[in-house]
Amino acid sequence: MPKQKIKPTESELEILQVIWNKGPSSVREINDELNKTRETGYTTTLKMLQIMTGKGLVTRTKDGRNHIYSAAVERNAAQQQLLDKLLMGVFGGSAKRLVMEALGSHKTSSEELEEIKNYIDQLKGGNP
Amino acid sequence: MPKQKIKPTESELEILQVIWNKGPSSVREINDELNKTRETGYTTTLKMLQIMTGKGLVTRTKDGRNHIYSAAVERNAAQQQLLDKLLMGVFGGSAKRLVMEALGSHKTSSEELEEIKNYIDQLKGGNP
DNA sequence: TTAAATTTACGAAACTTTTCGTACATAAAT
DNA sequence: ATTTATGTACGAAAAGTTTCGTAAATTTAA
Repeated sequence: MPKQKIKPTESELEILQVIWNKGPSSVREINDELNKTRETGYTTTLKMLQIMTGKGLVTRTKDGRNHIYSAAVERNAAQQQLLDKLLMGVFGGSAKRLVMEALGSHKTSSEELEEIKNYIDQLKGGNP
Repeated sequence: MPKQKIKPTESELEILQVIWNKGPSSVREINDELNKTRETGYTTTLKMLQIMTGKGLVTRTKDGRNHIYSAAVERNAAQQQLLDKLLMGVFGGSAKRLVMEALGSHKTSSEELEEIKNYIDQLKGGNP
């Protein structure tokens, strides 16, 4: 099974984000981070991480009595996957529409816009 | 309450997609459309639409003995909402990264790429 | 006019996801 | 050494989502 679907739930994604941002972390660290946004019980987060371990979304190593959890899925892969879902689900598969929507409604600097243009030229390759 | 969160579930989104594409439709039409992709019982779709009516995601009008369902949320609003969530959630708020990812991994025609470039120029406005 | 087909309503089962209580182990503090 | 704090394990309740069976109404076909 070379390529399996990454399908984190809403909560799982929140946790993955914490780990992606902070790097490998203990349950306490992750729970503290989550609680900056919303109230979540410690054992809830723990259970979540145990479930995610079972699903292969995270791995863990022992550090004394603690467990340190690391992301087992690349942020990139998740981005890809979720982008795809959004693209198919709401944009009818048109990357153009999605891109225009994204650029239109969010501030992007001139420099970045230029980079995107260059990237597009690169994509077009010998097809001008 | 002018602006409420649009949070359709997976299945609800599939149904909204059908209605957005085909316009107001009967249960039968929606169910037939869904069945082009995956098997779904008629009453399942019906129940779904009833639930969605309750949530305010769709509205319905009588047409003889049938009900015709229309989307109560704009495709645009849903796009905006979900795009934003993805952008903030997994792309760290960088539209550039999202756009590049979207263009890089999905076939987009040269014509469309050109349109996007033009759109970017338009965005840059007097800032070349 | 009867029978068959199609439609809505709706409860409830089947599944999935999230939350938490409790038990027990281990480390830190007194 | 005993108590207190902090950790993991895990079952199960709570909440949310999806599926479908059955009943009742209404239209279409025989």
